[in-house]
Amino acid sequence: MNSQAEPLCEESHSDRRDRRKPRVDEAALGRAAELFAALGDPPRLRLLALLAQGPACVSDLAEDEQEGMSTISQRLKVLRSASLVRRRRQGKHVIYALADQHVVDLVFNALAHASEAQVVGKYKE
Amino acid sequence: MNSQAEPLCEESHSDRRDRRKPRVDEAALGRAAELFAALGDPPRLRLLALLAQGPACVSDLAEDEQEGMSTISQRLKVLRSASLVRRRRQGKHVIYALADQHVVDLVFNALAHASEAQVVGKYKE
DNA sequence: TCATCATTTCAATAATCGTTGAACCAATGA
DNA sequence: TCATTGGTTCAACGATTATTGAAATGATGA
Repeated sequence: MNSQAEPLCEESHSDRRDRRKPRVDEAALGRAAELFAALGDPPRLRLLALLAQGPACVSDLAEDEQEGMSTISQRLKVLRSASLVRRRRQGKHVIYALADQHVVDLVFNALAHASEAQVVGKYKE
Repeated sequence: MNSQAEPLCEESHSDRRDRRKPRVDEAALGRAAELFAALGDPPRLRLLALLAQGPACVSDLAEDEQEGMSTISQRLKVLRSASLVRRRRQGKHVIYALADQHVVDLVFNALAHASEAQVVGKYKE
């Protein structure tokens, strides 16, 4: 569509206001932002990358990350409230896993993109 | 692949450590997190949604958002350092635009996903 | 039931982040 | 050159967020 159209500074403001009607759905925007915010912290993203290799319980994750279980549990809580991970109980353990394939893709894409972007920068162009 | 394999709690730790070799690239992870973090704030995400309709200068964005230019400029700075937007000068104006199609897709996908997710929750399942 | 292990919650602290207005810089036109 | 308009930077403040250890909860097996 017109996503790379002319800038608007030169038009009259009444024209602009007419064309810019489709205000974003604030609720959707808030949920999207919450999801991104949960992803936007290296320790939490690392946790997701770990879970991308398969489900794991809190104590295993804690050992992998060399952190206390409390810390890991708190991070998982944030990821869970953003619906990025699911959990189920298995005996004494609580097993966490990525919520669905969509999340798997998101994590892999982000890491792949960030890996290439460093050199020439797909984004910088 | 094995992304939904069995949890690891029951295996021996030496086994686990062997299989879990592919540690994530910390640098890439940091950049990915920075990108997500920039997206993870409703006002900034709204700004990107606005820019998805086409390039615009700071004063126009400020008017659309009913905010001071300083505030908008600060938000744009964060988006720019995450390589999400580009800018160019045009006379007195500075025109901002989404960095590339990848970003356009990301914003639209996130909003689309967040719009549907509210009811039954693709992520919750 | 008691003891133990795995996990979560709580509360306090430290660290980070967003906003604001004022000062500053850049481009233009008189 | 000066005044004006558009944009950025700076510094301070308030608000949010992450981390930590201690206390609480849940599940298990003796």
